[in-house]
Amino acid sequence: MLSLEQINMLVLSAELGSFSACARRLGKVQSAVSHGISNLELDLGVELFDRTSRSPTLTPEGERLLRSAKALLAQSHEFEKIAESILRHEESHLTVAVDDALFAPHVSAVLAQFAREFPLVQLDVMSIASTDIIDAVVNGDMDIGVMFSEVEVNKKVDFCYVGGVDFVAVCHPLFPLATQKVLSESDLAPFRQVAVRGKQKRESQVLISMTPNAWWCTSYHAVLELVQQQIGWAYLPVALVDPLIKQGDIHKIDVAFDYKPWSVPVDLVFMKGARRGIASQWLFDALKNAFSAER
Amino acid sequence: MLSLEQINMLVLSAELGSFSACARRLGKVQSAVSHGISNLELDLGVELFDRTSRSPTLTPEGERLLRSAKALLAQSHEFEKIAESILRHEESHLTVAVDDALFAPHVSAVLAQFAREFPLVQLDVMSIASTDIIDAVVNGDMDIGVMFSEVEVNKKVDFCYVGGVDFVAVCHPLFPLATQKVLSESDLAPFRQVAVRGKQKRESQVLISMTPNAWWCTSYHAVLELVQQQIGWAYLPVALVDPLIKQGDIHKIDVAFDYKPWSVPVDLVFMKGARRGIASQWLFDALKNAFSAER
DNA sequence: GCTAGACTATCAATAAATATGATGTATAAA
DNA sequence: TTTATACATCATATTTATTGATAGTCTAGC
Repeated sequence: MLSLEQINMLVLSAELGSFSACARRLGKVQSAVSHGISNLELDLGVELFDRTSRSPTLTPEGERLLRSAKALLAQSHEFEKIAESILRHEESHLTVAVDDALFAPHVSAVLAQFAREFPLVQLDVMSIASTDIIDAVVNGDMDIGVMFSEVEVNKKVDFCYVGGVDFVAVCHPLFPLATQKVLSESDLAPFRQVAVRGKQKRESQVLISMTPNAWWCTSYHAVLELVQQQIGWAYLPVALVDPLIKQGDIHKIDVAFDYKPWSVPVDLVFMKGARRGIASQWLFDALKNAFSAER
Repeated sequence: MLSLEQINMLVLSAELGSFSACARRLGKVQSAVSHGISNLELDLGVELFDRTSRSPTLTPEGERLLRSAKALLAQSHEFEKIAESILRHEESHLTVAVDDALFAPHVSAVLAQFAREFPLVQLDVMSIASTDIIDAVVNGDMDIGVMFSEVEVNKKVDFCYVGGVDFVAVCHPLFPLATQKVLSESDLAPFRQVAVRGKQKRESQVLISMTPNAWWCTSYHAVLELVQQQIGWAYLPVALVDPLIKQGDIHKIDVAFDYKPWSVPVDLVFMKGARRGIASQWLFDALKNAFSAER
């Protein structure tokens, strides 16, 4: 069975064009490399270096094997890096659920930084409705969730309030509601509201009016599509609709709220008592900071 | 530096679920494997197997490393296979030029068999006009060429006659020539002939009529396209146009030939005196047989 | 053409890693 | 309980790798 030490000697010697230089680099004596290479040649039955000149140069056969040798070394470094990653208590993969309304640039920036910090940790990023996130975390399908606060607190998960996201009521510029100036919330009732709820068919308590006539989507982007088709009005996060309002593609409904909050609180959720690795810890802190900085 | 022997022990033990079985398979004693695995664990700092039960099972960490270990072993086998391939004097890559009119199923079948016989030899298959093939072989750009015979023999290459390919004169069913029954060759002259010649702008001596009005392509498929556009008539290989003639998309012109050959001789060419490896040798013989069997 | 410097191959001695076989202990099946 | 099989450990034996010294070779500069 061939030895990686010898493969390393092959690659380094080829790179440096000298057995002695290779030996110096490896902290060994020259004869060790000379021996190593010639043993490798004996094992393979292939002459790797041409030693007629002062500095050994690869034979065409050596050249051909060099490519494969480099790949082999790269693979072995990968293996060792995985072992180191395990030693650092990094998870092998992490699943994060982010409500799609919260998937703003400051969140994806955190993910980009995560990729740099933990290159060996696979990340599953799921975009599901807030109301479904808690169940996913309880089931163990998700490690971390970023979601809008639920009023009824599930006892099996831990919460961490990280900030609020502003919502506005919007409709299409040609939608009947667009003509009136300032509305009371009851004025919205006759019109169809488009809102979000998950597969569980549970709606968020904070984001629904008393409208009897409602359509439901599992994603805020889908809601926005329906609003643009003049199917109804909706509460949508400012970050999502602000550019469209400025362009005049979407109309912001000025509602005189008396009790409904403009700012919807956002929680990070994670399973109670779950042993978290350092990648999970890092991501948790980074997401927390991202939302705090956003305010 | 980690040892492939130990990696092999990891993979085999995980597969068999037993150190003893692994030892038997490797022709070693049980304690060797026991030592090997525990040394690997010590080197990596990671516990790979859970030994509480009778048969050792991988820990989650071991599971994660196992995938990488398998890839590492695969890479090392690849390396050894390349060495063996070199020992068998197989070339690392081979370039073959085949005139596109000769690229029939019996040739591609040979290439498929070549792929099975020499999985490590890269093959460059080029489709260039016959008149350009010799120059490519002389330059050393090609190892083997399959081409229509040239009358003037280049002295720097070796030839091997392998058989003939039948050509027919064809045109579009609505082309003026299609109406007449049997033509003498001089009847073709007033009409535009579409023929093949390479970048060298040398035409093949065997496949050109005295037509003063001619268009040129570097590929027979291109010629066929032009014929289908009623741009002219052409001599084309039977294998290429036979299905189209049967469908009625192309009309076969019956010409009363007096001296022009119906069957154009095909040569295999290769550089004179070039040291040929066994892959080249094999391919040469296989192509030769393919054309002989075709007759 | 000669010499100094740097390179590689080879060799024998030695250090280190690896394999062995015996032994003890745990586990699952009879 | 007994038996067979499995793993860990240990001291020993063997193989393998490493070392330092030596001799031969190539290149550049004089």
